[in-house]
Amino acid sequence: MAGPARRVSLAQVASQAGVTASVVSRLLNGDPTLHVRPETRQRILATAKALGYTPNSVARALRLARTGAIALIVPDVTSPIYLDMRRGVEYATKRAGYLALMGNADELEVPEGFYAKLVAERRVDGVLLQRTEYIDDATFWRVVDTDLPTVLVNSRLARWPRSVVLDDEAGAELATRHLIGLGHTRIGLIGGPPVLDWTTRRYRGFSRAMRDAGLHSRWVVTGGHEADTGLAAMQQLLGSTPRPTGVVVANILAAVGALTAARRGGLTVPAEMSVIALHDNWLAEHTEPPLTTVKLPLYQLGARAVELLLDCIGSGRSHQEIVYDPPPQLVVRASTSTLGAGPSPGPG
Amino acid sequence: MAGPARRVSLAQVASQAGVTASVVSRLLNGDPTLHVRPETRQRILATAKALGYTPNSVARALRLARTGAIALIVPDVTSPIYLDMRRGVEYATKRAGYLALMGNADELEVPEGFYAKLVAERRVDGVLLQRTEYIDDATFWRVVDTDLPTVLVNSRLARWPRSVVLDDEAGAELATRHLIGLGHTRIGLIGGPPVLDWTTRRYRGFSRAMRDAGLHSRWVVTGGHEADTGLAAMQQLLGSTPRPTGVVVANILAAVGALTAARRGGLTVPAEMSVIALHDNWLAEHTEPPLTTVKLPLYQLGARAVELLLDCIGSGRSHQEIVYDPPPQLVVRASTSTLGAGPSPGPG
DNA sequence: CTGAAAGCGCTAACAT
DNA sequence: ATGTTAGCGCTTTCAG
Repeated sequence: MAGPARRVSLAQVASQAGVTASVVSRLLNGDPTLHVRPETRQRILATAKALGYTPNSVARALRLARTGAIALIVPDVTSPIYLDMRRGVEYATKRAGYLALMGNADELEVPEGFYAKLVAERRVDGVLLQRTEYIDDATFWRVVDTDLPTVLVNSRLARWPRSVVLDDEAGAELATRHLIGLGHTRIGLIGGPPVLDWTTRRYRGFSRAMRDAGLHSRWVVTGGHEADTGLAAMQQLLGSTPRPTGVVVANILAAVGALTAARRGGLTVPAEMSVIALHDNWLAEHTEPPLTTVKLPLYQLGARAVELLLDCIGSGRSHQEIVYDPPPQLVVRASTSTLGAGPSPGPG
Repeated sequence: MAGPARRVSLAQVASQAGVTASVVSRLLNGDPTLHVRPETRQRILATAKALGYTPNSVARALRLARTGAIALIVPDVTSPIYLDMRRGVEYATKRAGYLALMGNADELEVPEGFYAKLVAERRVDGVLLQRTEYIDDATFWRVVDTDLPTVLVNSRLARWPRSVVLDDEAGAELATRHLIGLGHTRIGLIGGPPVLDWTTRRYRGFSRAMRDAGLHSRWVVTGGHEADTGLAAMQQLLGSTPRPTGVVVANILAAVGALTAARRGGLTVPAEMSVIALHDNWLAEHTEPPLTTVKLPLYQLGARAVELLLDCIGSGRSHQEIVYDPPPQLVVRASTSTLGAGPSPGPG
């Protein structure tokens, strides 16, 4: 219990089984060119099991020059938004026999930070990285290790060879059409920070729906990944005259803040102000009123990103990809309705 | 950009500087028994810098038989509750030159799961582990690697030598006294799962406050770490007659669910039902009404746990510790009041 | 069918 | 004041 573990090595298994480490290694790794007598095979497997042998990943990593681990770096790991994405990543890494480490992108530029240590010490074979608004393109290029296979998730960067993103445009369009269908004409958008690429895509989806309906896209303000940003953004919208009667919020946490702002401003949601958010999770059930959302395939995004990364680690291939499947899905709860009415029973 | 990185080794630095790897290693690691001419020292440092040398952590780990990393395993990494604890852990690990990996405790018993792979492959030198309600004592002993230094955080286990917990009793007592001070006499507790040790401690704090006030501790039900559990628990309380007029919730996410239940039950918080939660975070500002909470020193818990673990890795020492500092702190928002009144302006 | 040997990059004891 | 050497545990040619 105390002190470092006494672990069993390949050599011990080998000597116990009366063979050499070489055979055991090749057997356990399923070397197809290896031919052993069935009895020896059994003996080796039995003793390996009996001794509880597990390969030492460190020695393995040194020899193979690969660690068998990748990292997932997102703006804030404790954000409920990343629950589904993390699940997708874990599923795909597990399937490939890899290990996924998680960390925060908030200190990408700090030399002692998680990301920097991880890549400098080569503790992973590759990285899934979601950009934050706090680091501009130039800083990003300077700070990110371009020698390590890196797939941008849910974000892109000009001239970056590998990325996988959501169909943000379709998601924002669906959300906007929901409000339009309910009869709203003054519709606002709490979008993302200008430096992020999904901001543009979601804006495009929003404004396409608006244009198609012959509506004007004013009431567009900037939000972010946290509730506070949505609160401030909504306050800004409430200050405009005339103010919108419905708002599309690009991120569910920002939407939580937007609801708070509406409440503080004395507005009833949805009777006086409809709110619909992109991304769906358990939190949406517990807001007041429960949030109508558009669910995007974050699980699939995570899983696909891992596949791209592992493919890249293996072959060096580049990819740009959008996850279209499953398509954005409307989840109607109680934060949207026609003006003056209670919660809508379904999409308009 | 494509393919694995071409990295510079100690040997390359050495030959470039006209010395051997041994000297470079000892110099860079600050070996006090090493004596080098100032000029050689400068030359070595200069070439190391010029070549951009970073030690290969894998080779280092193999040689030293320590990885320089620890793991933090909590019930759900994406839970906002762990934000502060994670910060504390990161601060302390960074300070010690260690790296902290984060993972979920939900699949502790799955052989291909994060925890199992991590410890079986010895990718970390030690583990900070928070128990979940889903694994009983026997399973825990079977599943957890007792050869690896492991500190239980925010949880304990009979005969487990190392743990650090919060002053749960004082926290629950403070919360309960707040409601008592507001004049409530029928006070409920949404506690934790029976298998977890903090459940007992928080119950003790609750019942002590109740006893001191001459009140009876009925209305005690079981909640958990998620909003859903708090929702179900509150529904249970609402079904009892007479029902409580105030509830202490042992976990802020459960409290979010409890608020939802009250709302669905048609009750106004706090006029008809006061709610106070243990743990404080950004979410409390955004519930309706904003949650009154008791803030516990989760940051300090995380930091202290790391110190204990590193001490244990170094020396094998055992510890049981409670983090008393800073003491539980009442954060009054709007979910508590005297019966029939609006939000209370301060503690009673 | 199986063994011997080299080497991944690093450190630490021991030589010089 | 610096060099030599051995070895951490594993994989992988190359020999037998």
